[in-house]
Amino acid sequence: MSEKREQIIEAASQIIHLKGFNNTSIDDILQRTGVKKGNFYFYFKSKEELGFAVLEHLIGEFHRRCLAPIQASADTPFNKMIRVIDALDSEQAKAQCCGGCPFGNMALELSDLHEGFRQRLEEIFRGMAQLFQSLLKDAAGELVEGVDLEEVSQFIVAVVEGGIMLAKVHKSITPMRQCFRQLKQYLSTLRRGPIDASGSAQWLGKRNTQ
Amino acid sequence: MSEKREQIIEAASQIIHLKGFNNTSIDDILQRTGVKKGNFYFYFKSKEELGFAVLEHLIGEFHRRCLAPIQASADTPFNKMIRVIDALDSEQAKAQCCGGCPFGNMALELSDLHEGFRQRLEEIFRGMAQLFQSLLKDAAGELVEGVDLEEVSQFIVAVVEGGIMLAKVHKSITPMRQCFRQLKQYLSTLRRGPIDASGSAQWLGKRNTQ
DNA sequence: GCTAATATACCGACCGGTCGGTACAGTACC
DNA sequence: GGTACTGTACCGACCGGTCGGTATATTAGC
Repeated sequence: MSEKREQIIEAASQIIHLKGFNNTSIDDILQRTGVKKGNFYFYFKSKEELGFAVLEHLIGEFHRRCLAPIQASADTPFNKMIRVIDALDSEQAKAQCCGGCPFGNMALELSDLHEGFRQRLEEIFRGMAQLFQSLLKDAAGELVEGVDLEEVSQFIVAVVEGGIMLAKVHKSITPMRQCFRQLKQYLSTLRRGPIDASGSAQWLGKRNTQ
Repeated sequence: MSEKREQIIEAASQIIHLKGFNNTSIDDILQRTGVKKGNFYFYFKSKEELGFAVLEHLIGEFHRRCLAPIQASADTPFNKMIRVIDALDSEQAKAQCCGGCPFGNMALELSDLHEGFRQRLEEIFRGMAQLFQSLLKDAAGELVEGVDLEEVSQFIVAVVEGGIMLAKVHKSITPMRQCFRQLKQYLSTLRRGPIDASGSAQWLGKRNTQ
Protein backbone atom coordinates (compact mmCIF):
# COMPACT_ATOMS: atom_id res chain seq x y z
CA MET A 1 0.00 0.00 0.00
CA SER A 2 1.21 3.44 -0.90
CA GLU A 3 1.96 5.78 1.96
CA LYS A 4 0.18 8.67 0.32
CA ARG A 5 -2.92 6.58 -0.20
CA GLU A 6 -2.97 5.82 3.52
CA GLN A 7 -2.48 9.49 4.27
CA ILE A 8 -5.51 10.39 2.16
CA ILE A 9 -7.62 7.72 3.85
CA GLU A 10 -6.56 8.90 7.30
CA ALA A 11 -7.49 12.53 6.57
CA ALA A 12 -10.72 11.53 4.82
CA SER A 13 -11.71 9.40 7.81
CA GLN A 14 -11.38 12.33 10.16
CA ILE A 15 -13.30 14.77 7.97
CA ILE A 16 -16.04 12.29 7.07
CA HIS A 17 -16.39 11.41 10.74
CA LEU A 18 -17.16 15.04 11.51
CA LYS A 19 -19.05 16.18 8.42
CA GLY A 20 -20.61 13.02 7.03
CA PHE A 21 -19.81 11.31 3.75
CA ASN A 22 -21.92 13.23 1.25
CA ASN A 23 -21.19 16.49 2.95
CA THR A 24 -17.43 15.99 2.69
CA SER A 25 -16.10 17.14 -0.67
CA ILE A 26 -13.05 15.79 -2.43
CA ASP A 27 -11.68 19.32 -2.23
CA ASP A 28 -11.98 19.23 1.57
CA ILE A 29 -9.70 16.20 1.61
CA LEU A 30 -7.31 17.64 -0.96
CA GLN A 31 -6.99 20.86 1.01
CA ARG A 32 -6.24 18.97 4.24
CA THR A 33 -3.67 16.67 2.70
CA GLY A 34 -2.13 18.97 0.09
CA VAL A 35 -2.69 16.24 -2.47
CA LYS A 36 -3.79 17.48 -5.87
CA LYS A 37 -6.90 16.31 -7.62
CA GLY A 38 -5.26 14.42 -10.44
CA ASN A 39 -3.19 12.57 -7.92
CA PHE A 40 -6.20 11.70 -5.80
CA TYR A 41 -7.86 10.04 -8.74
CA PHE A 42 -4.72 8.08 -9.36
CA TYR A 43 -5.22 6.35 -6.00
CA PHE A 44 -9.02 6.15 -5.95
CA LYS A 45 -11.23 5.58 -8.93
CA SER A 46 -14.12 7.37 -7.23
CA LYS A 47 -15.32 8.95 -4.02
CA GLU A 48 -17.28 5.78 -3.43
CA GLU A 49 -14.09 3.69 -3.44
CA LEU A 50 -12.58 6.12 -0.95
CA GLY A 51 -15.67 5.66 1.22
CA PHE A 52 -15.19 1.92 1.41
CA ALA A 53 -11.49 2.36 2.14
CA VAL A 54 -12.38 4.77 4.94
CA LEU A 55 -14.72 2.19 6.47
CA GLU A 56 -11.96 -0.43 6.45
CA HIS A 57 -9.54 2.06 7.97
CA LEU A 58 -11.97 2.97 10.74
CA ILE A 59 -12.57 -0.68 11.58
CA GLY A 60 -8.85 -1.27 11.79
CA GLU A 61 -8.34 1.75 14.03
CA PHE A 62 -11.14 0.68 16.32
CA HIS A 63 -9.69 -2.79 16.67
CA ARG A 64 -6.19 -1.52 17.20
CA ARG A 65 -7.02 1.22 19.70
CA CYS A 66 -9.99 -0.14 21.63
CA LEU A 67 -10.41 -3.85 21.16
CA ALA A 68 -6.96 -5.40 20.85
CA PRO A 69 -5.58 -4.17 24.21
CA ILE A 70 -8.67 -5.42 26.00
CA GLN A 71 -8.75 -8.75 24.19
CA ALA A 72 -5.11 -9.30 25.04
CA SER A 73 -5.62 -8.53 28.71
CA ALA A 74 -6.04 -11.06 31.48
CA ASP A 75 -9.53 -9.89 32.40
CA THR A 76 -12.47 -12.23 32.59
CA PRO A 77 -14.72 -12.21 29.51
CA PHE A 78 -17.41 -10.38 31.43
CA ASN A 79 -15.04 -7.67 32.57
CA LYS A 80 -13.69 -7.36 29.05
CA MET A 81 -17.20 -6.50 27.95
CA ILE A 82 -17.43 -3.81 30.60
CA ARG A 83 -14.06 -2.48 29.55
CA VAL A 84 -15.15 -2.22 25.92
CA ILE A 85 -18.07 -0.09 27.02
CA ASP A 86 -15.72 2.05 29.11
CA ALA A 87 -13.41 2.42 26.14
CA LEU A 88 -16.26 3.73 24.03
CA ASP A 89 -17.08 6.14 26.82
CA SER A 90 -13.59 7.55 26.99
CA GLU A 91 -13.44 7.82 23.19
CA GLN A 92 -16.45 10.12 23.24
CA ALA A 93 -15.10 12.08 26.20
CA LYS A 94 -11.78 12.56 24.43
CA ALA A 95 -13.53 13.82 21.31
CA GLN A 96 -15.63 16.16 23.43
CA CYS A 97 -18.80 14.58 22.10
CA CYS A 98 -17.98 15.54 18.51
CA GLY A 99 -18.28 13.10 15.68
CA GLY A 100 -20.06 10.36 17.53
CA CYS A 101 -19.78 6.84 16.19
CA PRO A 102 -18.56 6.96 12.59
CA PHE A 103 -20.38 3.74 11.77
CA GLY A 104 -23.63 4.93 13.29
CA ASN A 105 -23.31 8.21 11.43
CA MET A 106 -22.75 6.56 8.07
CA ALA A 107 -25.42 3.94 8.76
CA LEU A 108 -28.08 6.59 9.24
CA GLU A 109 -26.80 8.74 6.41
CA LEU A 110 -26.35 6.09 3.76
CA SER A 111 -28.48 3.01 4.53
CA ASP A 112 -31.35 4.30 2.42
CA LEU A 113 -29.20 5.96 -0.22
CA HIS A 114 -26.54 3.44 -1.21
CA GLU A 115 -27.13 -0.29 -0.98
CA GLY A 116 -23.42 -1.12 -1.20
CA PHE A 117 -22.51 1.01 1.80
CA ARG A 118 -25.56 -0.29 3.64
CA GLN A 119 -24.41 -3.88 3.19
CA ARG A 120 -20.90 -3.15 4.39
CA LEU A 121 -22.25 -1.25 7.39
CA GLU A 122 -24.64 -4.09 8.17
CA GLU A 123 -21.65 -6.42 8.29
CA ILE A 124 -19.86 -4.03 10.62
CA PHE A 125 -22.83 -3.88 12.97
CA ARG A 126 -23.13 -7.64 12.79
CA GLY A 127 -19.48 -7.80 13.78
CA MET A 128 -20.05 -5.50 16.74
CA ALA A 129 -22.90 -7.67 17.97
CA GLN A 130 -20.82 -10.79 17.44
CA LEU A 131 -17.99 -9.30 19.45
CA PHE A 132 -20.28 -8.87 22.43
CA GLN A 133 -21.91 -12.21 21.80
CA SER A 134 -18.61 -14.05 21.82
CA LEU A 135 -17.58 -12.28 25.01
CA LEU A 136 -20.90 -13.27 26.57
CA LYS A 137 -20.39 -16.79 25.32
CA ASP A 138 -16.93 -16.92 26.84
CA ALA A 139 -18.49 -15.60 30.03
CA ALA A 140 -21.17 -18.29 30.00
CA GLY A 141 -19.74 -19.76 33.17
CA GLU A 142 -20.22 -16.44 34.93
CA LEU A 143 -23.78 -16.04 33.70
CA VAL A 144 -27.14 -17.28 34.82
CA GLU A 145 -28.84 -19.80 32.59
CA GLY A 146 -31.37 -19.13 29.87
CA VAL A 147 -29.85 -15.89 28.60
CA ASP A 148 -30.42 -15.28 24.90
CA LEU A 149 -26.91 -14.20 24.02
CA GLU A 150 -27.77 -13.02 20.51
CA GLU A 151 -30.59 -10.84 21.75
CA VAL A 152 -28.58 -9.38 24.60
CA SER A 153 -25.62 -8.60 22.36
CA GLN A 154 -27.91 -6.78 19.92
CA PHE A 155 -29.29 -4.87 22.88
CA ILE A 156 -25.81 -3.79 23.93
CA VAL A 157 -25.08 -2.47 20.44
CA ALA A 158 -28.30 -0.47 20.47
CA VAL A 159 -27.59 1.09 23.87
CA VAL A 160 -24.06 1.96 22.83
CA GLU A 161 -25.18 3.59 19.59
CA GLY A 162 -28.12 5.32 21.22
CA GLY A 163 -25.95 6.56 24.05
CA ILE A 164 -23.33 7.96 21.70
CA MET A 165 -26.09 9.68 19.74
CA LEU A 166 -27.32 11.35 22.92
CA ALA A 167 -23.82 12.53 23.76
CA LYS A 168 -23.46 14.04 20.30
CA VAL A 169 -26.77 15.88 20.25
CA HIS A 170 -26.53 17.07 23.86
CA LYS A 171 -22.84 17.87 23.52
CA SER A 172 -22.45 16.28 26.92
CA ILE A 173 -21.26 12.90 28.03
CA THR A 174 -23.74 12.81 30.91
CA PRO A 175 -26.72 11.24 29.11
CA MET A 176 -24.44 8.63 27.56
CA ARG A 177 -22.87 7.83 30.92
CA GLN A 178 -26.32 7.43 32.41
CA CYS A 179 -27.24 4.98 29.67
CA PHE A 180 -24.04 3.04 30.02
CA ARG A 181 -24.47 2.80 33.76
CA GLN A 182 -27.97 1.44 33.32
CA LEU A 183 -26.63 -1.00 30.76
CA LYS A 184 -23.92 -2.23 33.10
CA GLN A 185 -26.42 -2.72 35.87
CA TYR A 186 -28.61 -4.62 33.49
CA LEU A 187 -25.68 -6.79 32.46
CA SER A 188 -24.82 -7.48 36.05
CA THR A 189 -28.29 -9.00 36.49
CA LEU A 190 -27.24 -11.62 33.93
CA ARG A 191 -24.35 -12.52 36.14
CA ARG A 192 -24.32 -15.40 38.50
CA GLY A 193 -23.18 -13.50 41.52
CA PRO A 194 -23.43 -12.57 45.15
CA ILE A 195 -26.51 -10.41 44.64
CA ASP A 196 -28.88 -12.92 43.25
CA ALA A 197 -27.98 -15.99 41.26
CA SER A 198 -31.20 -17.96 41.26
CA GLY A 199 -34.00 -15.55 41.99
CA SER A 200 -35.57 -12.86 39.93
CA ALA A 201 -32.67 -11.99 37.69
CA GLN A 202 -32.27 -15.32 35.98
CA TRP A 203 -35.12 -14.90 33.55
CA LEU A 204 -33.77 -11.63 32.17
CA GLY A 205 -32.85 -11.99 28.57
CA LYS A 206 -34.59 -15.33 28.23
CA ARG A 207 -36.30 -16.14 24.96
CA ASN A 208 -40.06 -16.43 24.63
CA THR A 209 -40.95 -15.25 28.05
CA GLN A 210 -43.27 -12.51 26.91
CA MET B 1 -50.70 29.46 7.77
CA SER B 2 -50.86 29.14 4.03
CA GLU B 3 -51.99 25.81 2.65
CA LYS B 4 -49.20 25.74 0.10
CA ARG B 5 -46.63 26.37 2.77
CA GLU B 6 -47.94 23.36 4.68
CA GLN B 7 -47.85 21.32 1.50
CA ILE B 8 -44.19 22.19 0.96
CA ILE B 9 -43.35 21.30 4.56
CA GLU B 10 -45.18 17.99 4.31
CA ALA B 11 -43.32 16.98 1.13
CA ALA B 12 -40.00 18.23 2.45
CA SER B 13 -40.47 16.23 5.64
CA GLN B 14 -40.90 13.02 3.71
CA ILE B 15 -37.94 13.58 1.42
CA ILE B 16 -35.63 14.80 4.18
CA HIS B 17 -36.62 11.81 6.29
CA LEU B 18 -35.42 9.49 3.54
CA LYS B 19 -32.44 11.36 2.10
CA GLY B 20 -31.24 13.56 4.93
CA PHE B 21 -31.28 17.34 5.13
CA ASN B 22 -28.15 18.36 3.23
CA ASN B 23 -28.70 15.67 0.65
CA THR B 24 -32.21 16.90 -0.12
CA SER B 25 -32.14 19.71 -2.65
CA ILE B 26 -34.68 22.47 -2.99
CA ASP B 27 -35.28 21.16 -6.51
CA ASP B 28 -36.24 17.74 -5.08
CA ILE B 29 -38.97 19.43 -3.08
CA LEU B 30 -40.08 21.65 -5.96
CA GLN B 31 -40.35 18.65 -8.27
CA ARG B 32 -42.44 16.71 -5.76
CA THR B 33 -44.82 19.57 -5.03
CA GLY B 34 -44.94 21.28 -8.40
CA VAL B 35 -44.15 24.54 -6.64
CA LYS B 36 -41.81 26.87 -8.51
CA LYS B 37 -38.63 28.19 -7.06
CA GLY B 38 -39.64 31.82 -6.74
CA ASN B 39 -42.74 30.69 -4.98
CA PHE B 40 -40.79 28.55 -2.56
CA TYR B 41 -38.64 31.50 -1.56
CA PHE B 42 -41.77 33.51 -1.02
CA TYR B 43 -42.78 31.14 1.78
CA PHE B 44 -39.30 30.36 3.15
CA LYS B 45 -36.44 32.75 3.37
CA SER B 46 -33.91 29.91 3.24
CA LYS B 47 -33.50 26.16 3.27
CA GLU B 48 -32.53 26.52 6.90
CA GLU B 49 -35.92 28.03 7.76
CA LEU B 50 -37.59 25.15 5.95
CA GLY B 51 -35.51 22.75 8.03
CA PHE B 52 -36.77 24.21 11.28
CA ALA B 53 -40.35 24.16 9.97
CA VAL B 54 -39.90 20.51 9.02
CA LEU B 55 -38.75 19.70 12.56
CA GLU B 56 -41.86 21.35 14.02
CA HIS B 57 -44.05 19.51 11.55
CA LEU B 58 -42.48 16.15 12.41
CA ILE B 59 -42.94 16.76 16.12
CA GLY B 60 -46.59 17.61 15.54
CA GLU B 61 -47.13 14.50 13.45
CA PHE B 62 -45.46 12.31 16.04
CA HIS B 63 -47.63 13.69 18.80
CA ARG B 64 -50.79 13.44 16.75
CA ARG B 65 -50.23 9.94 15.40
CA CYS B 66 -48.35 8.15 18.17
CA LEU B 67 -48.60 9.99 21.45
CA ALA B 68 -52.02 11.62 21.65
CA PRO B 69 -54.07 8.42 21.25
CA ILE B 70 -52.03 6.69 23.92
CA GLN B 71 -52.07 9.65 26.29
CA ALA B 72 -55.84 9.87 25.94
CA SER B 73 -56.36 6.19 26.63
CA ALA B 74 -57.36 4.68 29.95
CA ASP B 75 -54.16 2.64 30.30
CA THR B 76 -51.98 2.80 33.37
CA PRO B 77 -48.93 5.06 33.01
CA PHE B 78 -46.66 2.05 32.85
CA ASN B 79 -48.67 0.43 30.08
CA LYS B 80 -48.74 3.72 28.22
CA MET B 81 -44.97 3.63 28.17
CA ILE B 82 -45.02 0.11 26.75
CA ARG B 83 -47.55 1.21 24.15
CA VAL B 84 -45.34 4.11 23.06
CA ILE B 85 -42.53 1.65 22.43
CA ASP B 86 -44.91 -0.59 20.50
CA ALA B 87 -46.07 2.40 18.45
CA LEU B 88 -42.49 3.14 17.47
CA ASP B 89 -42.09 -0.51 16.53
CA SER B 90 -45.09 -0.50 14.22
CA GLU B 91 -44.00 2.80 12.67
CA GLN B 92 -40.74 1.18 11.58
CA ALA B 93 -42.51 -1.95 10.40
CA LYS B 94 -44.94 0.11 8.34
CA ALA B 95 -42.07 2.02 6.74
CA GLN B 96 -40.30 -1.27 6.02
CA CYS B 97 -37.29 -0.10 7.97
CA CYS B 98 -36.73 2.88 5.67
CA GLY B 99 -36.08 6.33 6.99
CA GLY B 100 -35.57 5.43 10.59
CA CYS B 101 -36.14 8.10 13.21
CA PRO B 102 -36.12 11.53 11.51
CA PHE B 103 -34.85 13.16 14.68
CA GLY B 104 -32.06 10.64 15.14
CA ASN B 105 -31.10 11.04 11.50
CA MET B 106 -30.92 14.81 11.69
CA ALA B 107 -29.19 14.70 15.08
CA LEU B 108 -26.32 12.65 13.71
CA GLU B 109 -26.17 14.57 10.45
CA LEU B 110 -26.33 18.10 11.80
CA SER B 111 -25.24 18.21 15.45
CA ASP B 112 -21.65 18.96 14.50
CA LEU B 113 -22.47 21.10 11.47
CA HIS B 114 -25.15 23.55 12.56
CA GLU B 115 -25.45 24.73 16.13
CA GLY B 116 -28.99 26.03 15.64
CA PHE B 117 -30.33 22.69 14.48
CA ARG B 118 -28.34 20.94 17.20
CA GLN B 119 -30.01 23.04 19.87
CA ARG B 120 -33.50 22.41 18.53
CA LEU B 121 -32.78 18.69 18.26
CA GLU B 122 -31.40 18.66 21.78
CA GLU B 123 -34.70 20.12 22.96
CA ILE B 124 -36.58 17.45 21.04
CA PHE B 125 -34.54 14.69 22.63
CA ARG B 126 -34.99 16.29 26.01
CA GLY B 127 -38.71 16.25 25.32
CA MET B 128 -38.61 12.56 24.44
CA ALA B 129 -36.82 11.76 27.68
CA GLN B 130 -39.23 13.93 29.63
CA LEU B 131 -42.16 12.14 28.09
CA PHE B 132 -40.88 8.83 29.42
CA GLN B 133 -39.86 10.41 32.68
CA SER B 134 -43.31 11.84 33.29
CA LEU B 135 -44.90 8.48 32.47
CA LEU B 136 -42.51 6.82 34.91
CA LYS B 137 -43.33 9.47 37.46
CA ASP B 138 -47.05 8.89 37.00
CA ALA B 139 -46.32 5.20 37.39
CA ALA B 140 -44.38 5.75 40.58
CA GLY B 141 -47.02 3.86 42.50
CA GLU B 142 -46.42 0.84 40.30
CA LEU B 143 -42.66 1.02 40.64
CA VAL B 144 -40.17 -0.19 43.18
CA GLU B 145 -38.43 2.47 45.18
CA GLY B 146 -35.10 4.08 44.49
CA VAL B 147 -35.41 4.21 40.70
CA ASP B 148 -33.58 7.12 39.11
CA LEU B 149 -36.33 8.21 36.75
CA GLU B 150 -34.21 10.66 34.80
CA GLU B 151 -31.53 8.09 34.15
CA VAL B 152 -33.98 5.37 33.17
CA SER B 153 -35.86 7.66 30.81
CA GLN B 154 -32.60 8.62 29.11
CA PHE B 155 -31.84 4.92 28.82
CA ILE B 156 -35.17 4.27 27.12
CA VAL B 157 -34.49 7.00 24.56
CA ALA B 158 -31.10 5.49 23.80
CA VAL B 159 -32.49 1.98 23.32
CA VAL B 160 -35.26 3.29 21.09
CA GLU B 161 -32.87 5.27 18.91
CA GLY B 162 -30.29 2.51 18.82
CA GLY B 163 -32.93 -0.06 17.99
CA ILE B 164 -34.33 2.01 15.14
CA MET B 165 -30.80 2.48 13.82
CA LEU B 166 -30.30 -1.29 13.78
CA ALA B 167 -33.58 -1.79 11.91
CA LYS B 168 -32.50 0.75 9.31
CA VAL B 169 -29.04 -0.64 8.68
CA HIS B 170 -30.13 -4.28 8.75
CA LYS B 171 -33.29 -3.53 6.77
CA SER B 172 -35.03 -5.83 9.20
CA ILE B 173 -37.20 -5.21 12.22
CA THR B 174 -35.81 -8.25 14.03
CA PRO B 175 -32.81 -6.63 15.76
CA MET B 176 -34.98 -3.71 16.85
CA ARG B 177 -37.65 -6.04 18.19
CA GLN B 178 -35.00 -7.93 20.13
CA CYS B 179 -33.80 -4.67 21.68
CA PHE B 180 -37.29 -3.53 22.52
CA ARG B 181 -38.12 -6.87 24.13
CA GLN B 182 -35.01 -6.64 26.29
CA LEU B 183 -35.97 -3.09 27.20
CA LYS B 184 -39.46 -4.12 28.22
CA GLN B 185 -38.13 -6.92 30.36
CA TYR B 186 -35.75 -4.48 31.96
CA LEU B 187 -38.60 -2.05 32.61
CA SER B 188 -40.67 -4.80 34.17
CA THR B 189 -37.90 -5.31 36.73
CA LEU B 190 -38.60 -1.75 37.88
CA ARG B 191 -42.16 -2.70 38.53
CA ARG B 192 -43.54 -3.60 41.88
CA GLY B 193 -45.07 -6.89 40.89
CA PRO B 194 -45.69 -10.57 41.44
CA ILE B 195 -42.22 -11.60 40.32
CA ASP B 196 -40.12 -9.72 42.80
CA ALA B 197 -40.92 -6.41 44.38
CA SER B 198 -38.42 -6.14 47.17
CA GLY B 199 -35.56 -8.44 46.29
CA SER B 200 -32.92 -8.14 43.65
CA ALA B 201 -34.76 -5.97 41.17
CA GLN B 202 -35.29 -2.92 43.34
CA TRP B 203 -31.79 -1.59 43.06
CA LEU B 204 -31.94 -1.39 39.28
CA GLY B 205 -31.76 2.17 38.15
CA LYS B 206 -30.70 3.46 41.49
CA ARG B 207 -28.26 6.32 41.62
CA ASN B 208 -24.75 5.93 42.97
CA THR B 209 -24.77 2.22 43.39
CA GLN B 210 -21.73 1.58 41.29
C1' DG C 1 27.42 2.14 -20.27
C1' DC C 2 24.25 4.22 -23.00
C1' DT C 3 19.64 4.58 -24.70
C1' DA C 4 14.94 3.49 -25.38
C1' DA C 5 10.81 1.94 -23.35
C1' DT C 6 7.73 1.41 -19.62
C1' DA C 7 5.25 2.04 -15.22
C1' DT C 8 4.34 4.90 -11.44
C1' DA C 9 3.40 9.27 -9.50
C1' DC C 10 1.84 13.75 -10.00
C1' DC C 11 -0.18 18.23 -11.75
C1' DG C 12 -3.77 21.82 -12.71
C1' DA C 13 -7.06 23.26 -16.11
C1' DC C 14 -11.38 22.04 -17.35
C1' DC C 15 -15.99 19.55 -17.91
C1' DG C 16 -21.13 19.22 -17.37
C1' DG C 17 -24.12 19.48 -13.87
C1' DT C 18 -26.18 20.86 -9.35
C1' DC C 19 -26.37 23.69 -5.41
C1' DG C 20 -28.91 27.48 -2.62
C1' DG C 21 -30.45 31.73 -3.61
C1' DT C 22 -32.03 36.17 -6.28
C1' DA C 23 -34.25 39.40 -9.63
C1' DC C 24 -38.03 40.62 -11.58
C1' DA C 25 -41.99 40.52 -14.59
C1' DG C 26 -46.56 38.94 -14.57
C1' DT C 27 -51.15 38.09 -12.48
C1' DA C 28 -55.20 37.51 -9.52
C1' DC C 29 -57.88 39.45 -6.21
C1' DC C 30 -59.63 43.01 -3.04
C1' DG D 1 -54.07 50.58 -7.78
C1' DG D 2 -51.99 48.21 -4.35
C1' DT D 3 -50.89 43.68 -2.39
C1' DA D 4 -50.28 38.91 -2.18
C1' DC D 5 -48.81 35.50 -4.89
C1' DT D 6 -46.68 32.97 -8.94
C1' DG D 7 -43.45 31.83 -12.72
C1' DT D 8 -39.06 32.03 -15.05
C1' DA D 9 -34.70 33.33 -16.04
C1' DC D 10 -30.60 33.70 -14.00
C1' DC D 11 -26.43 33.94 -10.69
C1' DG D 12 -21.86 32.49 -8.74
C1' DA D 13 -20.07 28.78 -6.10
C1' DC D 14 -19.31 24.31 -5.80
C1' DC D 15 -19.75 19.35 -6.93
C1' DG D 16 -17.46 14.75 -8.58
C1' DG D 17 -14.82 13.52 -12.19
C1' DT D 18 -11.78 13.70 -16.63
C1' DC D 19 -8.29 15.24 -19.39
C1' DG D 20 -3.66 15.90 -21.54
C1' DG D 21 0.57 16.26 -20.11
C1' DT D 22 4.92 15.99 -17.10
C1' DA D 23 8.54 14.27 -13.88
C1' DT D 24 10.99 10.43 -12.34
C1' DA D 25 12.47 5.97 -11.42
C1' DT D 26 13.11 1.35 -13.15
C1' DT D 27 14.10 -1.86 -16.43
C1' DA D 28 15.43 -3.94 -21.10
C1' DG D 29 18.12 -4.22 -25.21
C1' DC D 30 22.21 -3.50 -27.30
